[in-house]
Amino acid sequence: MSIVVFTEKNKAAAQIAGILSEGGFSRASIEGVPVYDFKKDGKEWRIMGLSGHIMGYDFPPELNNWRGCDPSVLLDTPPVKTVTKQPFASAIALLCSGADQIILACDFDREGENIGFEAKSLAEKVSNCPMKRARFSTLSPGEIKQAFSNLVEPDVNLAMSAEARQILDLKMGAAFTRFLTLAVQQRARTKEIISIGPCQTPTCGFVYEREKLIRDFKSKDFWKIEATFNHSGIDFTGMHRSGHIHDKAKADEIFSRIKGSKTGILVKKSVKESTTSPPYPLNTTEFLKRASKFLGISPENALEIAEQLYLSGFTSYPRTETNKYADDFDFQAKVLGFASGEYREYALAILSKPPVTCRNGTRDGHDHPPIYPIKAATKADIEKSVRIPDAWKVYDLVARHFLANLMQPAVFEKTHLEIGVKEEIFDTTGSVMKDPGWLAAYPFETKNDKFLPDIAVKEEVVIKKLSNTKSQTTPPKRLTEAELLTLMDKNGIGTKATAPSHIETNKKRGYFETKGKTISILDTGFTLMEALDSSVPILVKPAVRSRIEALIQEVEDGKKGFEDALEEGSVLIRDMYSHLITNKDQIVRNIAGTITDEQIAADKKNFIGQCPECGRMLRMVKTDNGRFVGCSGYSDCRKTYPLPKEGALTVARSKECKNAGIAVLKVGTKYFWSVGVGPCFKCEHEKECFPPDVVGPCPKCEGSMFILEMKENRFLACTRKCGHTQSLPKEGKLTIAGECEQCGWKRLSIKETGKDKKGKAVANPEKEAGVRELCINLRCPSRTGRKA
DNA sequence: GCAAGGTC
Repeated sequence: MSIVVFTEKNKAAAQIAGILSEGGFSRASIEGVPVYDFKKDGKEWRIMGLSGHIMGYDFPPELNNWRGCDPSVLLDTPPVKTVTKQPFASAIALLCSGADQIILACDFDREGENIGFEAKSLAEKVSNCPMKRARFSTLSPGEIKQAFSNLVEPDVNLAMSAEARQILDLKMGAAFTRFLTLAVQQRARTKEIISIGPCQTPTCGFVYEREKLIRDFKSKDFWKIEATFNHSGIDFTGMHRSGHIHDKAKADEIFSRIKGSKTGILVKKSVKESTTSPPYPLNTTEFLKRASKFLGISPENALEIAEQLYLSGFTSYPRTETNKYADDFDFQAKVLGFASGEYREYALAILSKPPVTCRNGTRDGHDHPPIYPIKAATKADIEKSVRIPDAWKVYDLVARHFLANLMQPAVFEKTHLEIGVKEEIFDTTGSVMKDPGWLAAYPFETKNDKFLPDIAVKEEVVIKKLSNTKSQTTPPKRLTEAELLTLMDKNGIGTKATAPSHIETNKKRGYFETKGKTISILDTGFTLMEALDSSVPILVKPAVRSRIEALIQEVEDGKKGFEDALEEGSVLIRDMYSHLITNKDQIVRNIAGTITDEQIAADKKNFIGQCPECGRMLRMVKTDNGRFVGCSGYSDCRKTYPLPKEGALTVARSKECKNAGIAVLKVGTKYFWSVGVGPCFKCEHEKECFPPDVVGPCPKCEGSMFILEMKENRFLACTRKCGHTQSLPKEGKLTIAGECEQCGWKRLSIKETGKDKKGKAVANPEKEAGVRELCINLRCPSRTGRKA
C-alpha cells in the first residue's frame, strides 16, 4: 500500500512527514523536487510539497501581442490553464502512477483547495486511485494526526471558486491595463504601464479619497481659552468649558471677564475608576497593522516573517480572518508552556486566576484560529531557526499579544476637576494607572499617567497663566499603512495575505509612495483615479471587488454554478469597459498630460516651473524661429515668456528671483535672466541676488577682491576698481570651499579634467585628473612657505 | 509587458 501526500509547500511536507513518521523519514528527490518517505503500519508514505500554484491562466498565444488585438477581445476569450512549474508536474506523474491513495494536504482555504486540485488534475492523468483531503490549520502534531485519521472528500466548489476568481481577475486586469497603457503611450512618449486591477485600483482609490479631503480642506479659525493652575507645588492646565470657540468676539468677551484673575476655586471633583480591556486575538490584518504601528515593519515584511515563524513551528498559521478562539481551545496548556522563561510573570499571573479565559473578537472566517505562539521560545531559538531580521520582534509581539489577551483589564483612576474662575468653568482631567493588568505584558501600548494635585472642593488654586489663543482647524492627515490595511480589510480588498502586495504594486507603478509610515499619492496616481472616478466610478471603489467576491462566494457555497458565475462576472466587466471606451479621449488626455508634465519636470535642462495660468509645466522650447518658455498645456494654455536671443542658457536652480520671476537662468557666463522679469542687470535687486564672489581684502586699497569670470579669461579684481588684480588657475571648475585658517581668505577647490596647469593633457589623466584645493591668496603663508 | 493568488 502506497500513500502519496501533496502539501502546499516543501517546508510543510517536511513538518508533516516528521509528525506522521515520528521523526523516522528519509529524503529523496524526484525531478529535483524533495519528497519525504517513510513506512508506517505496513504502508509506504511519500509526501511532496508543491510551490503554491503550479498552474496558471493565460490568454492563448495569438492574443499575447498587445498591439495585435483589441483589448476588448480579451473579455470574450476564455483564458487557458497550463502548467507553470513543469518539474512539479513531472514529479506528480511519477509519484502517482503507482499510488494506492492520494491525500491533498494543502492549506485549508480557497487557494489551498485549488492548489490541491491542480495536483489532483495532474494525478488523474496517471492514476484512478481514491483522492482524499486532510484538513488542518496548524502544523501541530495533534492537529496533523487528527486530520490524517479523519480524511474528508476534496471540496470541488471551494476549488472552483478560486478558479472563477483567477479568470475574472485576469480578464479585467489584462483588458483594462492594455487599453489604458496603449492609449496613453500613443499620446505621451512613455514606456510606463498604466495598470488596473480589482484590488490594486481600489487600494489606490482609498489614498486618492483621502488626498481629495486634504486638498479640499478649508481651515477655520478658532480660539481656545486655557489656564495654568498651581496647587501644592504642582502645575496643571485646564481648558475653558466652551472648548474650541469659533467666534472671536465670544472668546474675547469670556476672556475679558476673567483676565487678571489670580485664583480659582475647585467647584466639583469626580473620581472614577475606568478599565481598558485587552485587545482581541490577532488575525492577519490586525497583526500587520500592529507590526507596522508598533514595530515599524512593513506589511510585506511582517507577513514574510510570520510565514517563516509558522513554518518553523513557532507560531500558528499567519493567514487568518478569525479573531476568536474555538470553545475547546486549551489555553491552560498553552500558557503552562510559558510558565518558565521570558514571559514567566505574565503566565503565572494568568494561571493564578483560573479558569483561563480570553477576550474574544467577533470575526470568524471558519478558516484558522487567531495567530498565537505554538510554543515558548527564546530570542536565540528564533534567531537560530528564522534568519530574517526582526523575526524575534515579531514573535515577541505575537507571544505578548497572546498572553495579554488572557490577562485582566487595566484599571485607571480618572479624575475630573471643575475649576471656577469668576463665573467661568475650566475643566481638567487626570489619569493614574492603578493596575496595569494586560498592559504589563504589552509594552507597545503606552499609557502615561497624568497626575493632578490632591485638592478638596471649595479649595483655592493659584492661576499662573491665562491665555486666549487663536488656532486653526487642521486638514485630515495622510493615511498610514496601518490605516490603509484597515480600509482594505473592512472593504474586502485582497485577502489577508495579499493586502501588502497591493500596496507594493501601487508604489511600483508610481501611483503613491510611502514616507515613513504615511502614504502620499503621486501625480500619476491622482490623475488616473480622478479620470476613472469621473468615467467608471465603481473602479475606484471597493464595490468592484466585492461584486466579484460575492459571485465566487456563491460558487464556494454551492449556490451558483461555475459557468454562471463566470458569465455574470464577465457582464459586469464588459459594462465597466464600455464606460471606459465612451470616455476614452478625456481620460487619456488627462493621464498623458500628467505623464508628460512629469517628464518635463524630470528634464532638468529645460524645466522652468509651474505655469501660473493653468498649473501645468513651463519649459524652454527651441524652434527654428527662436526660443521661448512655453506651457505644456498648449494649446489650451497659450502662456509664453521671452528668452534672450543669444548665449547658452542654464537654469540656476539655487537662485530665486526676488521680483516674482518663475526661474533664474544664466546666460553664457555674462549675466542672469529671470523668466518673466527680463535681464537681471536691469533689476533693482541685482546686487542682492548676485553679490560678487568676494574672496578677501584688497592688499592695495579698502576694497575687496572678487572672482571676475570673463569669456576667455578669469582673475581676481578689486571691487573698488583700484586696478589691483591677481591671476587664477586657467583650467578647471572653480568653487569656493570655505575659509583659509592661516590668512582668512577663501579657499578654492579646482576640479580638473585630465589637463595640467598649463592646459596640456597629462600623461595619465585617470590618475592625475581630480580635485585639488588651495588658498586663493598668493601671499598666504600656506603658499609662500613662510610662517604666519 | 497585463491581475491576484500561492510560494522561494
